[in-house]
Amino acid sequence: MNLLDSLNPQQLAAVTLPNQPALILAGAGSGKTRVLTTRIAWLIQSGQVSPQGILAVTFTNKAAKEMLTRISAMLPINVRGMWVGTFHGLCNRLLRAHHRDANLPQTFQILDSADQLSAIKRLLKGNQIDDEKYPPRNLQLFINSAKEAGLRASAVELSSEMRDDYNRKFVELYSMYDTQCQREGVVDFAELLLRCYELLLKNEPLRTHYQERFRHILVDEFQDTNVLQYKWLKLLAGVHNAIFAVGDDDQSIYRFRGANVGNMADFEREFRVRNVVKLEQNYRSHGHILDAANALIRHNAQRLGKNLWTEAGEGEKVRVFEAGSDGLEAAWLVDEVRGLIGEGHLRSEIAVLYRSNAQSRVIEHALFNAGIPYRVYGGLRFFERAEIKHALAYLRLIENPADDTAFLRVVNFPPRGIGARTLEQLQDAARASNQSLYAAVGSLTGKAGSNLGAFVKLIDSLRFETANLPLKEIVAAVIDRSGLIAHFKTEKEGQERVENLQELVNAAVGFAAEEGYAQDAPATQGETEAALPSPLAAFLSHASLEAGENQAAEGADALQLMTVHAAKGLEFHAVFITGLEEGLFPHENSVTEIGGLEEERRLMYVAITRARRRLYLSFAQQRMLHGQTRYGIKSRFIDELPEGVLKWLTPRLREGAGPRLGQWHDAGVRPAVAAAAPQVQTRNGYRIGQTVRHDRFGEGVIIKLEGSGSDARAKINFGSQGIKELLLSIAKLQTA
DNA sequence: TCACCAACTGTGTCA
DNA sequence: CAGTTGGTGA
Repeated sequence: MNLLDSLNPQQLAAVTLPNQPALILAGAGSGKTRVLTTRIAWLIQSGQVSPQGILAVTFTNKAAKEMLTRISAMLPINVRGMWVGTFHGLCNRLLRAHHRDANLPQTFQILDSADQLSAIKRLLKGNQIDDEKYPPRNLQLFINSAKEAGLRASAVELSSEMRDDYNRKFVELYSMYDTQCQREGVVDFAELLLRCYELLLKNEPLRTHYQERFRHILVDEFQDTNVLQYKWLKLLAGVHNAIFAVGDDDQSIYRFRGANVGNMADFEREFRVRNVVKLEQNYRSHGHILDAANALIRHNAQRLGKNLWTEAGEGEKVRVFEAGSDGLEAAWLVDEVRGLIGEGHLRSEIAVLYRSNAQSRVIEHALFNAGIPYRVYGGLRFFERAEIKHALAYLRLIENPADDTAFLRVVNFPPRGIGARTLEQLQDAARASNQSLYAAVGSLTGKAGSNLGAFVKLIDSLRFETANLPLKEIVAAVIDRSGLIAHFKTEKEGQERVENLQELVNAAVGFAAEEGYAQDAPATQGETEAALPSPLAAFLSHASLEAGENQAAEGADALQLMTVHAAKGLEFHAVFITGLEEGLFPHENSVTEIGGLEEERRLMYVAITRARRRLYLSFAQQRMLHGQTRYGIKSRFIDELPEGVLKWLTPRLREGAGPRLGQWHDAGVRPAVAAAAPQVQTRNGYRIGQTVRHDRFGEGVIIKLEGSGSDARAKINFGSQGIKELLLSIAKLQTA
């Protein structure tokens, strides 16, 4: 059977393009993954490249796995060892292999965003910096967005308006943070990419080596790359190699973590891309669903332009339900799901989508009471659970004693008489001698010192005793000898935690099997050369890079619950999009961000296009949120759908009847903010959330209006130009 | 030092 | 509401 059979003309054209820069604009459900995997298989099969000459980048581990599965189904080759993975995974691999050149210890650990935040808090505390004046969250955001733009502290240029002491301090703290990470041998997510980029940039032989090796570079979800990832790709491509980029600007939904849709246009220009292929035939959804998606996305101004079509018939209309409350919405959903299951549909073919994780609780509650099996994706995931992070911290200390974050997490957990005073002394000593906390323990004497000494001894003996054990035994030894199991056994609510810790042992076994480590092989092999990292090191990377699911029960047939973000790339027979209320979806925070609303609309577009045959939209008149009842109105996104494709399941009130509220308002007891501003604020004809244009700063969004008359001022977010406060009577603002 | 409770706060999506 | 911080008493 030929690989290329049954591709449509556009798909075929894309798959067989010559080795030149190419941009594939692939609409939802147009066979994007198929094109990518078939091209890889075709390149290999036709002898144009060996499996080792391919670099394929995706955003999620799920997508990478899917790609490898499909390739191995098409070709009789061993896909293990192929360079197919996420940006973070591939960078990790490169940095491990060349840790010396990258100036990292071989055992460097990866910080997830929670670890990063606590490292930042520790930095501020250690330097007596007021964390009210410099909120750790803001600093984290500042550091990450700088890194995502490819900028070290020394390269961060403050715009002229921002060049004050306050902003300079942020840059200084950024630099101090990097120093701290370097001393501790840890890297955060963005650092993984930046360090790898710098490695290739500065090390010419290494760069040339990889440029010559990776003849074909393929990128999935190109619209979600950030500036740094794009630079990384350009560097690897060099002058000879072609990048085959697949993306859909209408599905760009990761701006909040630095994604830059502009990369698509930049790529087209900088690489003089002559091969642009549009895949517009949709094989997934019926007509009415597609019509809804097309109509919605047409409300966005910033688009490359694309219109999906299908040969399938119109199909069913999109069902819309208005519920009295979030609880009633869930009750209705349960009924509908029962009906679908009754018609013989698999539970796993039905998805319930929501904008934010917090919304899952009400739905879970209703499903649980109805006895419908379900599986929640996202939320608090396995490797993010407190007890698991504790166990991982012990493992990290075995690998890398300089990891102060891990040290502080478990030095007194379970409690072993080491309190705040002692740790303060220790931190002082460590700072004075520029050592890790672990190394500084020896310099402390007295009773406090002896408790610390016992802890260090515990870690040392664990490292010594587990040195030649397989991964499974190491993990088992750690959760036992650390006292974690014993500690949680005495807690009344601790049973689940004990089970999770035991599950961690299983996860280690599963990981070792999947990675091909022999079960009885010692876990600390490969100390020499640029060899493979030890299984323990690999397992720790895996835990950081892939937070894991929070519920096991793999193959079981269960209803699928997830955020819209998590649903990208998936498809289902029936899809419920819930909580379609102003303030929730679109999210209220998005309204004051430049382009925020368009991003929310793309998110809605992604949600709609997940459905093959049946689509439900629902919203609730009232909802419990953050402990108080909020009254909402239906999302503007429902209004943006053509009336003809909708089928209302609830009687509709006459539009405009009754009081229409401009935004969420607060019905709880807490006074202040929301209650004080029940309607949209306006000044001189401007309103909050409005997009305006300024001659010098470009496009911005009004986030605050103050004063009146000639003193009327507007606070405007100009994105990269910063937030400015302007006098409305002076600033010449154009309204879009 | 540590367990416990009260008060406070923030609240979006992810690798 | 849930997670965190701060204070108190044993």
